[in-house]
Order: sequence, then C-alpha cells, then structure tokens
Amino acid sequence: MSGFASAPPPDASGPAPLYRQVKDYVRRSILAGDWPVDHRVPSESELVRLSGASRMTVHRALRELKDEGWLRRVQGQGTFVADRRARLDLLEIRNIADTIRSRGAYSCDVVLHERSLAPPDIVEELETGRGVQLFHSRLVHRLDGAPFQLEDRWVNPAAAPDYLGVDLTRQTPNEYLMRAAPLSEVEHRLEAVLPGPVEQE
Amino acid sequence: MSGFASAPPPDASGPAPLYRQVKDYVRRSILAGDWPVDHRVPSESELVRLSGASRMTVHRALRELKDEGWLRRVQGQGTFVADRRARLDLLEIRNIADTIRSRGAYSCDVVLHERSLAPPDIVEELETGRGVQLFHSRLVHRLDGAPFQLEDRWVNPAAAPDYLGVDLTRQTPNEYLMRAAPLSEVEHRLEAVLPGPVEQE
DNA sequence: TGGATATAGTTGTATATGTAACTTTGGTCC
DNA sequence: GGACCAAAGTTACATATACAACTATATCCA
Repeated sequence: MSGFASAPPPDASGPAPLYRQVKDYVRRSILAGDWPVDHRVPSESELVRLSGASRMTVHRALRELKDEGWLRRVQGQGTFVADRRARLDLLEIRNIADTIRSRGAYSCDVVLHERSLAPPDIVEELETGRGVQLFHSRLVHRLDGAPFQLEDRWVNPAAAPDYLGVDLTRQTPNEYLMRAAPLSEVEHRLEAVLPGPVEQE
Repeated sequence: MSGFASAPPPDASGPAPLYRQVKDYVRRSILAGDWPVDHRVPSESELVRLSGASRMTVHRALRELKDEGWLRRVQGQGTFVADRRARLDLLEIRNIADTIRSRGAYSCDVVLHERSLAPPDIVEELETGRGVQLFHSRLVHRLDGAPFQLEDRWVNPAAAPDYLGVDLTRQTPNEYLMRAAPLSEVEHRLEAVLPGPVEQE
C-alpha cells in the first residue's frame, strides 16, 4: 500500500509520472492533516524505499514542493512541512493601501528611496546576479497617524528602471509596479505589522 | 565568451551553481531584449555546447524557467520566450471588484456555482489528481449593467470545502478564498474581457 | 568534565546514460 | 500530386552514480 498512486486514475492518458506521484503523496498527507506544520517528512532515502523510485526522482519531487511553498528543507537536517499562511502576506499587501484608504485617515512616510546593494538573502530570493545594485524603498504605512505597517521593498532595475523617480506618497509601490513590471522580478519582505522597535526610527 | 558567468561575482561564498548560471544567462538575454517574445531560444543540446554543462543540468535550468513563466516549451518543437504579460491577469483580477465598486454601478451575475469534473488542461494546471471533482463557478462582472468580464474559476475542494455555500453576489471569490485558503490550490482562468459571444448566454 | 574528532545521516549539485513521446522534414513509392 | 514511411531533432522522464556541504550524534582522549 504505502499510499502511493492511491488516487484512482479514471482518466486515460496513462499513469502520472513518478515524480508527480511522489509529489501527490506528500501533498495529500499534508492536506489531509496527517503531517502538521513543522512535522518532519520522510527523508529522501526513506521515500525511495516507500515509493520505489530513484533518489533523483524523489529529490525532484521534494525540491518542487519546496519551491511551491509546501516544504522547508534544511541541508544536513531534513525536510519539514512549511507554514503556508506566512506566504499569504505576499498577496495581502496588495490591497492594504486600497482597503485602508477607504475607511480611515491613511498616510504614508517614505523612509528610504534609494539605490543600494541588497543583503545576500534578498539577492538569493530575487535570483538576480550578485553585486547588482537594486532599488530599495522603505515605507511606513499609518492609520490615523499611528504606524501600522512597515514595508521593505527591493526592486530589480531591469524590471522598473524609473522606480526612483516615482513619488511614493502619491502612488503605492504596488500600484506603480503592477503597471511598470509584468510581475516577478519584484519581491518584497514584510518586516513588521505592529509598531514596537519600528517607532524608534 | 558566450555570455555565461558574465555577471561578475564580487560576492564571496563561491561561484553560483551551474544550473543557476545557465538560468541567469537565459534570463539576462530575455531581460536585455535580445530575445523577444516567441523567440526561439537555443535547444538543450545547443546550450550544452555553449555552457559546457551536461544536458541534465541544462534541462533543469530550462524547466525551472518554464515553471517560473519565462519560457514556453513544446515537446518535439523547441523552447520559446513566453509572454509574461499574460500572467499579470492572475493578480490583476484581485482588485477588479474593489476598484470598480468605488467608481461605478458594479454588479455581478452568478452563472454557475456547482461541483463538476474539470477539463484536462485545468486539472493539469491545478496539479490535483485526475478524476477529482472540483468546484466550478462562473461569474459575469458588470459595470453599469454592461457585461465587463467573465470569470471562470475552479477550486480544489480540499482547500475550501465550503466554497459551494458561499453567496458569491455578496462576496467575491477572491475575497472568500483569500480568507479560506492559504493561497495556492486555487487557480483561475480569465476567458474574456470584452463581451461578444459571451452575451449570447 | 570538556573538547576535539570521527561517523552517520541528510540535502544539494553534477554527470552519464537510456528510453519515450512528439514534431518536422525529407524521401520514396504508387 | 498524394499517401505513406523513415530519419533527425526536440523535449520529457527515469535511473545509477558520484561528490560536496552541512548537521547531529557518538566516541575518544586528556
């Protein structure tokens, strides 16, 4: 048994590829609640035994699930179920300005708006070449005067060359970027939702 | 020369992995405008000659670029530069209802709201097992009475079990899904932006 | 006890090789 | 000309095999 290929294929077009079967097995286990967040999933060699596939095939399946946000992998340690709710922020921020504007006194301080060298982790995320200068903007969103959210954004110049010329107090980075860049190549990080150490600056 | 590893590594931590160098080379060529949309990019064997990497490594690079929306690959035919603007719709739709509501007479007809079997291409995209029944909703967005946009949406029941119980005239699918599902496992297709054959129904 | 070292287990990258499936092209035969 | 067939070129999937890098644990030694 082992749960592999458990989804009945009432469809034609042959069986799914092996790496896909492994992916489905892991995803099912997560969606079904069998493996909660931070649960350690079977290692590659264990999945090799369970599925009968080769390690390369299992590795591909796990790597793709990691890229898609299902798993978190640490070299030398193992593979764990990721917390997908964290990723929601990436989309949620899109509406924040719109939503807030309609129901309160929204304001926005531009703390930074410059060209600078990004820290390694950002470079890694953006997958741009290292040593490339990026545009960096930092905004503090305020609701009725109180700091509400801090937004740190790194933008690839290749995607939006005139980002530095934008007046961010009149136009949210999102609003501009969605117009200028055909998506991707922009990536941002949420740093804080509640004030605290932010107010010190 | 050949453009590989052209980005100077003023960073420490050693050189980037080979598959990454190939990815960067292709992406640079696209971003620089050297390869326009629908341009045919070098085949795997050509890139093997150019880069010196093995075919498996080149294949991985191209496959990931395809997954990320940079390339379009057709078996037996070749690899082409994809039109990334099309993907913008996936995010744009999120704001449509919000935007329209504030500046016109927005209304919305629920044409379909049922459980049914999805066509193969949808299943492929959602990566759910075949033969699984999905929730299907079809909405016609109207502005001042005139049909404005048609939205076809397929939802994985595992991600949002009570999708069928939602009153879509009061709550946009997006609004509900963003609350119910931690992203992904929902995917939609835009079918038409202007009326035409849509009005016939 | 404390520290250094060895070992096992894990993920990451890279290659060589083979098979399958699909598309296009060219040629052959009728 | 048209139909069929063969071949070349392409992407897709899968395996076996290394080696590298990192982590945690166990062991040995002073």
